[in-house]
Amino acid sequence: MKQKKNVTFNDIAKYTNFSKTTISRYFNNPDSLTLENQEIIAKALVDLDYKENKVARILASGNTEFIGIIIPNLFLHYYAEMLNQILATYESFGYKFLVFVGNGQEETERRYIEELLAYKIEGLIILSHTIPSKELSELRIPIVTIEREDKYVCSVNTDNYMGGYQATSLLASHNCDVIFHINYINSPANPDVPAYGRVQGFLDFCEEHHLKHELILKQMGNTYESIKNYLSDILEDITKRYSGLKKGLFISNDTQANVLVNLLVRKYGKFPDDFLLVGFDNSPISQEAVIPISTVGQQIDKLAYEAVKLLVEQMNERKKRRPAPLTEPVHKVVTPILLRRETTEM
Amino acid sequence: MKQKKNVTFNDIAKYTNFSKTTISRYFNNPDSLTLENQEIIAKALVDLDYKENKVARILASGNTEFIGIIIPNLFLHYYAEMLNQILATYESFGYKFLVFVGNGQEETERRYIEELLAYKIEGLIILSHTIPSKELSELRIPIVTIEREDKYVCSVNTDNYMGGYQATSLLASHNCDVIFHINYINSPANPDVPAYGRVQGFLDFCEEHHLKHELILKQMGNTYESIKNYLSDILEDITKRYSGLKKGLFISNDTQANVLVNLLVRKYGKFPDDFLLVGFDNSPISQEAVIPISTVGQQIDKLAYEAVKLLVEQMNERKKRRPAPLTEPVHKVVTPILLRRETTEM
DNA sequence: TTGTACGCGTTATCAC
DNA sequence: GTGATAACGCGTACAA
Repeated sequence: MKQKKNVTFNDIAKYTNFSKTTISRYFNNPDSLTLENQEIIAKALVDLDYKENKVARILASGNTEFIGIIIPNLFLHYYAEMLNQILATYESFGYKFLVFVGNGQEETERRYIEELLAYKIEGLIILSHTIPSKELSELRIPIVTIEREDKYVCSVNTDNYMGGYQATSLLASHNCDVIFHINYINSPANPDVPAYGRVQGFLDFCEEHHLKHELILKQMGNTYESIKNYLSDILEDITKRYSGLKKGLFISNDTQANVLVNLLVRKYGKFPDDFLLVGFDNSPISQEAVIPISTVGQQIDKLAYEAVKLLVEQMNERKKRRPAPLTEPVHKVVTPILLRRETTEM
Repeated sequence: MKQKKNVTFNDIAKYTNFSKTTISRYFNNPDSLTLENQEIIAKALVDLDYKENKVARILASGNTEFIGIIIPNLFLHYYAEMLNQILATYESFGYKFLVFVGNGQEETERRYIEELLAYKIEGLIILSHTIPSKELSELRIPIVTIEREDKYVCSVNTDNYMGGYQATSLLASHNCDVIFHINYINSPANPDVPAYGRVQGFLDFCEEHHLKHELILKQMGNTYESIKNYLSDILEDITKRYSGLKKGLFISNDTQANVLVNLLVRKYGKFPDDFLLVGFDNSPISQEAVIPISTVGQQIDKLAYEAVKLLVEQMNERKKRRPAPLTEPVHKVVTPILLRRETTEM
């Protein structure tokens, strides 16, 4: 089964005439050895070409330093960048990540969680939306979710309410005659999802300032073509009904905002004066669009860092002699950043 | 240190009056037990709420079912989608993935490899460009690279030569008066990188068909702004020098192609008749651009699947009693797919 | 400062 | 078909 077996503490012990324990201590508590002996062992490690085996260490110590991640997909830049930033926290916290892509299959994701538990992960980060937080909370393992329903578990989210409020405020500051919010929400529109805050922020600002507004909640399908068709219809309708008026659009993500920009530019040869547009996420597409799009930027790096930090805190708490687990889920919030680009500042 | 300890084979053995060995066999070779006894054990597993521990299994058996991945970043859609597809092979092969993002730091990536080896990964997939394949080949562990220098290790690559050839052929078929290839290659232009095949495909087609052509190899920096500035200059120069002629542009990726489209559309209010454009990768941006961009599509799903398959074959070979390791690195090639969109088919 | 002995939870090798 | 017993490689009381 195995090829030439690896060098172990035993081999080093024999080679140096120390015991296994001393070798172990060299790694975990070097100060307890004399400098002289440390050097002897250090030399032996080189001579024998020792490679550490963390699997054995895990079994003996119980600490895997593994964190599990379940992410819906990597097609959307938002998730890809989030994963990127989560993985980057290795440099800060030292935890390794076992990653599964869920693709929205509830049963599949349960299997993934089973598999992760079998590998004795110390904590779990969930970005997918399929499994209710109630069920997650029963796993009896530290969990943090990011931007999803989070009633029964700890979470880190963007301040979506503020994002919606700011975006609407930006449109209002340019004296729009009517302001729209177009949002594709998981069906049915679910106030438990943090992203729903954008809707509330929009509504509150409009009502507080007595602005003429419309909320368009619509499920647009997942393909680029179907999104394009829906938005094309909406655009036609709005153009007809509010001809001659200045229209402000706040739309729920940059991909959709880009579709709107393309539709408008292809129709008019430029971005029309009577439209203003704000997207959400600050995806690359918002910068790379033919007309750079104003957008509410999520601070993905901060969201990721705070998520891992919150998780690690729980994991550390568990390792104490008298653990004091959280009695209530902690929900952290990260402020979004409004980016003004050409679709509002022409 | 540990909370309520987990249920183990020992507990099940006591509960059922079997031995640990029999319990183990229930999982690994159930046919060797009577049906009756299988049911007894199955019931005990439920009663005791047993959760398997793969860490212990690894230590005893030596098989981690881990594959390590080092990927340059997840900012580019190409890498994100590749990781997505690699992770998706879990359903086919059952291997779990430990993922590190390299960000181009050679020393950092060496550390990551050390860490991966400490976790006894069975194989390694490398997408980052920093560590030479010669050094990788000395790790004495199955390795597959994807779209990078691969002289001394197994690899899976797109048939870049054919991609370049096809793209140029498409431009030629529309009777362009002059054809350009704009390519940003890792400095200095390095024929060892598979992507260099695109240049050769372009040159060969042009020379075989006696076409007027220009090769523009330029390092454009990494920011969107710097790419835009470089391409703007190139465009101005080309427009001046070949005024009135039909110009075909083959550019090395879709992000850059999109910048060109935007520059042209903003200048002329539409995509001009005397320009034709072909990108590379079939990134989402090629479809989402204001004028959908013709492009050479990499079959990322196939690349990923073939890479894992090639790796698993090597890993399985190693586990045989008389392993017959590859004497020469195997290089697999995946054919690209030409997509005709509006930038060539107006 | 160093060593002994045992435990971590599973698989592998023999016996019976 | 089933069971003892010894690995697997490291951590850790406890003793010296």
